[in-house]
Amino acid sequence: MAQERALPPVVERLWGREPVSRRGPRPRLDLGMITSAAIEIADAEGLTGVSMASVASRVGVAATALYRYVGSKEDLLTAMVDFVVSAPPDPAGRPWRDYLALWTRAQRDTLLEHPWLLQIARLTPPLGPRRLLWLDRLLAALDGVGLDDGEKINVASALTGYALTDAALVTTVGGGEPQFDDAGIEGADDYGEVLAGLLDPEAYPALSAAVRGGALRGAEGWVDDGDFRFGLELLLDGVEALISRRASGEDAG
Amino acid sequence: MAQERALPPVVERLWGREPVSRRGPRPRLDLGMITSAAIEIADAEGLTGVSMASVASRVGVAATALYRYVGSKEDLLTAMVDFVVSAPPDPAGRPWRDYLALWTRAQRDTLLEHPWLLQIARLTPPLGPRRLLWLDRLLAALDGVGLDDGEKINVASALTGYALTDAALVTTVGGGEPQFDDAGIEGADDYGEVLAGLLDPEAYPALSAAVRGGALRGAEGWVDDGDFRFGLELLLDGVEALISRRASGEDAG
DNA sequence: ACCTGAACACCGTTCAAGT
DNA sequence: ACCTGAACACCGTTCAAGT
Repeated sequence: MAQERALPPVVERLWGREPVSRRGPRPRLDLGMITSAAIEIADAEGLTGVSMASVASRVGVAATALYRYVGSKEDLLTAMVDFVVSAPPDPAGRPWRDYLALWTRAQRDTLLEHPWLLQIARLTPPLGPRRLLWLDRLLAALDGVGLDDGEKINVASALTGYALTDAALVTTVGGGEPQFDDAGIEGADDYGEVLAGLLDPEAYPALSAAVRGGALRGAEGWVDDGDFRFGLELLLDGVEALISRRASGEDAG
Repeated sequence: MAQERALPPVVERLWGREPVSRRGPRPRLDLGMITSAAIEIADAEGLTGVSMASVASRVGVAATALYRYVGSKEDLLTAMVDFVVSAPPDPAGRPWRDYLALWTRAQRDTLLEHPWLLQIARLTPPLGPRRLLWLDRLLAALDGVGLDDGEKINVASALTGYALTDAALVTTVGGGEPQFDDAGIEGADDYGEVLAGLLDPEAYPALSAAVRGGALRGAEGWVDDGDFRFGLELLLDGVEALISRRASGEDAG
């Protein structure tokens, strides 16, 4: 079933289907080499260091040669996102709630290890083999709990989105990573102070009170691991509520 | 209190503090004019249409003149994010759960109206007056439910993240917006078909089954308003669970 | 068929010079 | 003091020419 569709060439290559070239010299590269080089540059210098020229020179080729393998820089970024993802944790034998927590935390950790991922705009549904493996494992972990497939996929979206949000927060406000620095702000401490100076208590009554109460002081307000767990448990409680509603025989909404 | 800190000039301008120039000709522009022009271009042509040159020509000035008002293009993008945000809904008299739903949906709608927002990488904590107003109202809506300020802020993060995730999904997979098109995929239907062709059922057992079961067919799988509500209720159930735990006198975790 | 090198049309940003 | 215009160092991408 499912008539074979014409896929964009990068996606084909992502799945290991490099075209078999019959005539002419053998290719010197493949998508993996190019993408790995790009990832190494991004890890070392950030996404700004990644240009067609810099990637090409790292793999020892002229910039224009890359277009034999990648249709555009966009394509290259797409490939980077899939390649940088490692294997998902094994759900076998784990209660669904434990696995979902593990899964989400692992996603967040990947984002923190490669902060440039947060800058690659496209939060597209996965098409690459590695990202899709994560989705597969999450579905497997939710097998038999009484949700339908669409619901499980929605759960996956919500958890992925949360991992993204939290990672973005940590890399900007927290951690000393120099993302927020060019705004002249170095951490949660500063952030609270800046806000305190800016806010008119009449226009921003609730927020002013929170800031003056120290809600953003130190690691408490926005950035530590406890905060991550907080939001995660929020979501998991929601999932649990849904599951028990389904178990008690209620209709889908 | 809170010693006045040196803020980056854009942020100062965001708060309406244009520098009072004593000598020389009066400035012909202000941050608002420049930012509005940039927003109009982005709405019409997408973020790729926004260059210092295009913005400058729209306000009738040489490209280099913009640097009197904005330190860099980055700054301009930051200003765009704040300026594009409208006033938050009024929480007065609404139950917290209704307001949170309204607030999150309104955030999502803003993102859908200005899809280029999703491409502006930085998911930074808000520093501009408009985005901070949204935070203020959410805190107000949660007044008296028994959460502390840090928890309320965490709730805001989770909801904002969810709005972002959902909006990204809708603009890519759904709606006919041409984001996903250059991957050759036009909607949820196609997405399911493509996946069906790609997946090896042995390597992706759960996902293959879901796809073949039609979980991604039509609007059901990933993209409609029901899906948005689904995730939202998930989160709100989580918040409600937390609130009732607090109400029954449990300690903070 | 792969790869190169020259070339094109653009970027963001600087700086000296005008008013 | 604001704004301009020339200039700089880069981009991503094309295409004809080499092998």
